[in-house]
Amino acid sequence: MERCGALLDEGRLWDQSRELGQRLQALEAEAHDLAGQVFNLGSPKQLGEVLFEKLQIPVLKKTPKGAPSTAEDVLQELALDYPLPRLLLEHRSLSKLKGTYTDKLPGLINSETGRIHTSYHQAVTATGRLSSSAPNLQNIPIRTEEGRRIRQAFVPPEGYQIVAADYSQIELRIMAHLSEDPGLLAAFRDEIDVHSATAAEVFGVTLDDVSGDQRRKAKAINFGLIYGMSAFGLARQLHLDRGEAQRYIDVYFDRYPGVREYMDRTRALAHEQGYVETLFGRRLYLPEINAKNKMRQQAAERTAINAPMQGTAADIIKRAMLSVDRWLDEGQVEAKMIMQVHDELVLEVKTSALDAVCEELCSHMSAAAELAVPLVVEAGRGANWDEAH
DNA sequence: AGGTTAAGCGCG
DNA sequence: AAAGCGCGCTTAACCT
Repeated sequence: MERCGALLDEGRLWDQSRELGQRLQALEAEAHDLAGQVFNLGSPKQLGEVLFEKLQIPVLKKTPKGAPSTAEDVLQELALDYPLPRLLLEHRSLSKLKGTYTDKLPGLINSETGRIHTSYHQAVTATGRLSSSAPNLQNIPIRTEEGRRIRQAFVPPEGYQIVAADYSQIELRIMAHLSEDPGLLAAFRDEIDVHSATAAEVFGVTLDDVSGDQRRKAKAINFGLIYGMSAFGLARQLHLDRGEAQRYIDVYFDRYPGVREYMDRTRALAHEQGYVETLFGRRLYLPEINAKNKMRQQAAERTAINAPMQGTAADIIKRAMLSVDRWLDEGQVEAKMIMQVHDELVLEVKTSALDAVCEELCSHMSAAAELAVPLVVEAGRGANWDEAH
């Protein structure tokens, strides 16, 4: 596919790189103080010696190869009792931003186009999504404030704005469509916040009485289901005991019986056929679905649950991209489609055309598939990619 | 010097 | 023993 991409405000990224460099140095100095020795925070070997030998911090989890894990969730846990893990987490996230984005992106600006370009690949992923590389523009930070500053460097040309339009809860809507569960269908048809709706069902309260914590748990349940998560996984994520997590799941399936039936059906079909399909019939073969090794078999079952939803979402946005492309090709509006991020399309739009483009863009995306529930699209606009959200 | 793997982490 | 899907990039550590 032709190399796509955006304009970049490289000055902003240089400034941020310098600032991050200073903060990282300060964090390193603090870490050396706490450890009582100088060491490389990025070296698993040196870090392990400091954390688990010198400071005698407990090993909560091991890596597949048997070394003590220092993964983020482990450090979060340890940060409650020890100061160094907290520092390490901050250092990790800042060095990720600097090393992957603020240091690297400015050097990738194409001298002819003045833009940063990526390659989208159509035949890489198992589920039918696109992938993006050199550089990957589908993992530009957004979840933290410091990360959003990087996204703010993605800017439109003079006289244009960035428009970002994304599907709202597309995978859960697809689950509602495929499972035909009455409760889930009703929630989406009534445009109720789906995580709150789930919370109300699972915790037996009215929609208005759903607490923030209940919604957070329901959200974890909803996402967990899409990924085929077990009670064990849910318990670990929500810090519950297994029994309680299992009760949440049981109540969920009790309230949304169609979802349970759909998942059972999908698993059974995968075992029978050796593949699963998206709504449009694209297949994913699962060679390990009947493997002797139960662990591999269960992994294949999780894939079987997830692939129809992730894959159907991928099919839908591809249809939308074709439809948007045909529309823009007519040349009636001054707008360019510049990026795709799985459930989101990013355009550069002439300021005078903003209202019209946003409206028609949403129409094309919403109409890309006819489901039993509305395909809601949310579009934003702004002077950079962050503002457009 | 150059390639590969493991661990970790950015995104949906 | 593992227990949540799909990607790509970076660094350290190890290998040829």
